[in-house]
Amino acid sequence: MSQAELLASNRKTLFVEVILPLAIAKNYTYRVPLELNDKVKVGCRVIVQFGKNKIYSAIIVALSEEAPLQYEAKYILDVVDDDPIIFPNQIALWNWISEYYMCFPGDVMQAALPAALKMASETKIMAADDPTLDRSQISDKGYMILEALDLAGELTVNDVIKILGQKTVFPLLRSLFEKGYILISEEIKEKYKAKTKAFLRLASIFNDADGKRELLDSLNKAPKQQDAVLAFMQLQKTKTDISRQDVMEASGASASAITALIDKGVFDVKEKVVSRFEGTDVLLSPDFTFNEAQQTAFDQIKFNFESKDVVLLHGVTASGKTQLYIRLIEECLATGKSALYLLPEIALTAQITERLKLHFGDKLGVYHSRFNDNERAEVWHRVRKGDFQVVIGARSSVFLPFFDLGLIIVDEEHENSYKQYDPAPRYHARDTAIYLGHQHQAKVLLGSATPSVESYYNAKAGKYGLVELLQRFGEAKLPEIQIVDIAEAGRKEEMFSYFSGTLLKAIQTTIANKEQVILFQNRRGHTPFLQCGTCGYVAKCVNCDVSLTYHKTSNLLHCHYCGFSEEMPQTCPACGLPHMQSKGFGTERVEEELELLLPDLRIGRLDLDSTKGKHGFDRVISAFDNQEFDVLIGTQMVTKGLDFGNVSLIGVINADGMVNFPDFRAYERAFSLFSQVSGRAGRRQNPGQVIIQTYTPNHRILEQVQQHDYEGMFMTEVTERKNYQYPPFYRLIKLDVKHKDQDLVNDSAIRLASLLRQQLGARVLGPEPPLVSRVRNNFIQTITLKIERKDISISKVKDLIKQSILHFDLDKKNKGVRIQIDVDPY
DNA sequence: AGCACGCCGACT
DNA sequence: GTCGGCGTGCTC
Repeated sequence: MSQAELLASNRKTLFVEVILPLAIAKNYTYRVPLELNDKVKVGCRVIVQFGKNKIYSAIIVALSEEAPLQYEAKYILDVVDDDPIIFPNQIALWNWISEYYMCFPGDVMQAALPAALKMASETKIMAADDPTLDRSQISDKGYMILEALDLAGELTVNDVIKILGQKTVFPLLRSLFEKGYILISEEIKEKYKAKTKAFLRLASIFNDADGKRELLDSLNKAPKQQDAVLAFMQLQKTKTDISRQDVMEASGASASAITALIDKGVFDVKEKVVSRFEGTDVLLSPDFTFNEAQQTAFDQIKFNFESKDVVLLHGVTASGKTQLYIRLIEECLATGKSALYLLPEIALTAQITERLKLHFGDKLGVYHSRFNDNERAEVWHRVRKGDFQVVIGARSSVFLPFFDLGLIIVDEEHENSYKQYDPAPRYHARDTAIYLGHQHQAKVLLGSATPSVESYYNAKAGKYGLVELLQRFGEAKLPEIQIVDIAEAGRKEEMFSYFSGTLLKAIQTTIANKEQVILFQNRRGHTPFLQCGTCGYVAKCVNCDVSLTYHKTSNLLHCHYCGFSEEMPQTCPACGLPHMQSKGFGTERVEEELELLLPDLRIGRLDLDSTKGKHGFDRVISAFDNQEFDVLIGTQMVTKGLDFGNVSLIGVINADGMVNFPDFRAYERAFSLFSQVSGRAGRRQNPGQVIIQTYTPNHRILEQVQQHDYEGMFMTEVTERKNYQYPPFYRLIKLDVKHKDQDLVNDSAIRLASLLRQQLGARVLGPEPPLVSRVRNNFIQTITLKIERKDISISKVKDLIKQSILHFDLDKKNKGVRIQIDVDPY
């Protein structure tokens, strides 16, 4: 652009359409002050005022020269970024998600941006120091605020809410402001802080030999300082940048000794921005070679990629899938493109990241929820700059600002934790990754030992390429799976607490061989419910329609839905008799019973409760890996792609809960869970042994698990799903209707269902109460839509749903009833 | 999501 | 009669 054109364009008034980080249906348009004209770009953050008091950082999604006609646009207050923080591709991805999953763009923005990049306004309140003002006129509450201000200097709105113990404080603050007692300012804070480190330099007068000698002499009476200076001089020989911390470590001098030297002018300090991910100089690992099966699979994957964008790799556990991934990523990087490796959150252990670090060194970025906000923001920036060409991450890494992806790997593709359930956007990371791959024209590889029925179906139908790797790596054989009938064992008096004689004996033999055991019980806590033996009363949560689980560690009853907890009742609250009995058992109880039976065992537990904290999970894993205990008892967590060389026995304490779960996916899930957990047994030469305890030993799914018959499971599932109109033949959309008033929910849900039926007929099922029909004091009714893949377009269906909800909201009888939409709810 | 405006009960 | 509680409806 020429200078003249630039000036001309600068004089035009621009308008920007922005996404606000809120659950609002629309985007909003703001006016750009002329002086910011050349700073506004699509993808940059801007500061805007929204409503009367609130200030947000929003993202520009479009520029325009047309003034809106219906309203007068407010000015944007500032532009945060010089360069776009997100790319146009990502805006398209956000739009796709908000349309496909029927949520607001602001919901997607909330999920996509690391918290540190979402700035929030903080309203600060300060006292107006005008001594002439008479305070005797103000209300008690106003007076309390002024007194607090005298003490603290400034307060936030939250502080005021706390001080007054009430939520509505704005009218009061407003009147105080109007009367001139206080000042109110909105401060917007960038939460992301680059990490800095203090680096030291010797003041220039001490740079020659004489200066150095004089300096050391002068410090004769301060030996610690002298040590520090000596250490510094020593470090200078090998390093150019010497941090304050380096000197402290090398000399043993305290922080105050260094500070004294700085004050004396011996050292100059310079703060430099450093990475939170210190470039640990990793030695790249020696090259590995594929075995024959791997090489064939590798060639097939590449062959399939020539004609297909998505390939499903069906590879049994321990078949060496990770090595295939590594080689594929290497080839992708060689073409100058970057790669994304997705894993379910809990599979992202130190084990797997270390392994990738070995190959990709500091080109590898890691992104998951156990990182803090600053770390996540830093990964974001470094992906955007292209520092990280390989990213390994959980669900939300599909939102990172990639600009040239060549390959996306979705490992453990069947995992349901790829689907986000609770806050919107209720997106599926595998499906989002396929869209993302499409945007970048990248290849997508789905990997699993037990692929989801829909992915396998897509592969069989030719939509995806299919590569099978059904041979375990090296000598390893598939484990032998034994089904134990607990009822029969009981009759023969071979049950010891929850353990059959078979399992108990196997544990003892395994330990005697100095090998390890994993026991799987898919319930955490100690006792899942507590029932009165006389009147049948069950201890339930006061907020939710679920039984309370007793946890031994806290000695309390806990609700796993809302977090409510209470003391264990000694007598039945209903009939008053002391007959409360424990029913069922969780991981804690299994641990306790096993301790009683085999007191010499060293037992560890892996569940949500034992892995709290940033490194909790990795700590338990590595302790087990280092053979600090013999037996690991855990929930599904133990199934997630962990590699333990020394485990040769897996026990499933009770398979029935998984198999009999009332859900169309129950069998598929049970098959994959038992297969995955079995896969933990016997790597290397030892084939390993799996014992599954059950009351229904002849159940079809257990037989298929036993035979390692994925294909058989798939075929029976496909027939069932076709007959009963489930995915992959039909799409599901679930609508949850929620309210605190049970009758209102029931009536409203019926009204909504009938509105939907007018448009969609028999595709609408329900309403019916879900398994847990009350959570956090809200009653729930569920309406399910089954939509065929021909005859009607899915976007048409979504439009009709939106229209029906619009109608629903207009009906005053439905006031306050909330509707939550979940597309593909699995 | 906030926050304002507006309508009803308990207190000066 | 007002203060302050909570319930609807905009916000560029």
